[in-house]
Amino acid sequence: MRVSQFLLSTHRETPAEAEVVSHRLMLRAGLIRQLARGIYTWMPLGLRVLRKVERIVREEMNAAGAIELEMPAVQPAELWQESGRWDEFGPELLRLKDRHQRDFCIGPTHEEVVSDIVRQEVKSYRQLPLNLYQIQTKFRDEIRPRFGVMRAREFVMKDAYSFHADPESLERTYRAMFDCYTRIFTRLGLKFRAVAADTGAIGGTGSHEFHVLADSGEDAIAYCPNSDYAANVELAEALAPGPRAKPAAALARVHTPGVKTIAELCAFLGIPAARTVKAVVLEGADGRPVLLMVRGDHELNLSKAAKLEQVKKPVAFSAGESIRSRFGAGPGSLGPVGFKGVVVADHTVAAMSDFVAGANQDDYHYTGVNIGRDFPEPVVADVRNVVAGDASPDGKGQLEIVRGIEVGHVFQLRDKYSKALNLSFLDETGKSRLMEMGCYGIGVTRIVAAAIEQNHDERGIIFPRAMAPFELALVPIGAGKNAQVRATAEALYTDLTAAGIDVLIDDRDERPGVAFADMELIGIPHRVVVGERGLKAGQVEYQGRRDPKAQPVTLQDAVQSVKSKVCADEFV
RNA sequence: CGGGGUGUAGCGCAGCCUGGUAGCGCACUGCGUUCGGGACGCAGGUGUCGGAGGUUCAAAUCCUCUCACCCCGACCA
Repeated sequence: MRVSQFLLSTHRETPAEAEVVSHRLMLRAGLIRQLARGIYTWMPLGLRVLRKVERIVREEMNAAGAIELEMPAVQPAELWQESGRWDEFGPELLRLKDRHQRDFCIGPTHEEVVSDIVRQEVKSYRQLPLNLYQIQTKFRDEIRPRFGVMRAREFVMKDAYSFHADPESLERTYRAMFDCYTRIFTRLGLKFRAVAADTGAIGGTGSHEFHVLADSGEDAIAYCPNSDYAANVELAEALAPGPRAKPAAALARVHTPGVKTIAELCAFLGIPAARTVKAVVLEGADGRPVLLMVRGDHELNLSKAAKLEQVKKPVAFSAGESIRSRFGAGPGSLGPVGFKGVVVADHTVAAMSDFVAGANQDDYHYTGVNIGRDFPEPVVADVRNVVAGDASPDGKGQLEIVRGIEVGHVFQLRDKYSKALNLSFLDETGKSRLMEMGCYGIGVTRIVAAAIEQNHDERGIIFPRAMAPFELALVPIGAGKNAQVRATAEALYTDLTAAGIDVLIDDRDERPGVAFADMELIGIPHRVVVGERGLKAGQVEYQGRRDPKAQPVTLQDAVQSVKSKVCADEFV
């Protein structure tokens, strides 16, 4: 491609609204332009990146035995009413009416449509298993889109759905998809981690998220550096730390005027947060309140708490006023001593002694609180988020926490949708049975932003070769003045292109600084410069995007040598 | 949805308080000089001042309404 024939839309200045680095760079480099809140045009340069990501995803999905189809973005309400999600999905589902006042939605996902296809087309166990996928534009009316295409309302997703006669078959395809995703992110040149994820309301045996590692990621991932254990912090198990020490201090009621938070309590008493216990009151399943205790410096995990049989579903906090009327104290002064209801202690709390907790009276706390002595043994459960330094659940060391951007998710749906949408087939014995189902998503547009978060410097983007809009920038210097420079650059352009390299030649008659700055900003991983100076010595220059300096290459060797460099670092 | 903020040329912004010919930098067009890290000079084009209504002799500026976009929060003790 020639810059003179392309639409390069780079900016020197960053648009004011962009917060994160990938968003800023994508705007400056002219990869995307915003049309409306959370809705973006993919400019020619950005589309090249997107297409390269799609190509790899498609190749690997096909290789893993999935079959591509394309389903409509606009979907009739009837299907969604049938699955129950017309009402469940909430305002994220963009609804509209056609000219006949019939209800439709823009598909945020395609379980309903694909299930409708499969229940019409698949009748026999002989047709199973089946894995169907598409790469398609979705719309989710997010509360707050942000970070450019990282969390956009309209985005491109690869979504796959598999159908099975039995759970074992589902398990096999699930593994195949897990491996497929691993290959995809590896080929894309990304640092990533597969992590065990919460299966949420659907339940089922398996769900993994694939995260691109980046400090700006919205998700926290706990992992063990000594093993392959990794889980979303929401899900990672917080183990019991050890036996409880014997009570040493006497229970004492302390006046703590105005103290509401753990930070205030620690400041007031001059103790570390790890000596305190904070309490949260939830509505209980049997109507009695449930008091959950976690250590002062720990964080309650509501999805874990929701799994307790004592807790009412869906989880509801006791409102501040009802807490006050029932316990005579506001939130911030609650504690286990004398609490009328169910008391649940986190494993860590269960191992604490002589701690500080609320006294169930405003402006008072107890010090020297001990389980068993001062209040009955509580229910012990894992109800907190893990923190760095916690023991890894596989016993192989201490957990560390990194941040990640979720770019893929594999999920065993089991029969949630086959039940709702009556996905049945006839087995070997002629009996009608429900299909097992899995779903597998990749955020294609989000991958581009995530890759930039992970790969950039002060000059701009550094694309991994596999998704770079072009693999090599060819920059002639002074081509307008020097016919030899021009002729050499043109010859190299022809030869390198013929050698299978995706070359962008900067044939504008710009000053060198402009050309270099543009090629670096848009993240082209390799660069060859042709200049009068080098040509006198029969040389051109090669420089990798991450290299500190250019190195000379003789003209005769140029094509071969450059090709080996372009192909060297990553596999595509 | 709650709170805060911003809308003025393609991009970044000033002007608004105190009403009186709409500006600056970058970008863009032409000419010339320049040419290995975002050049310089001269000349030039570019605006429903987000929209509607109101006050006024006069509104980018004051008032009312409205729309769009951005940020923060929305599971906390």
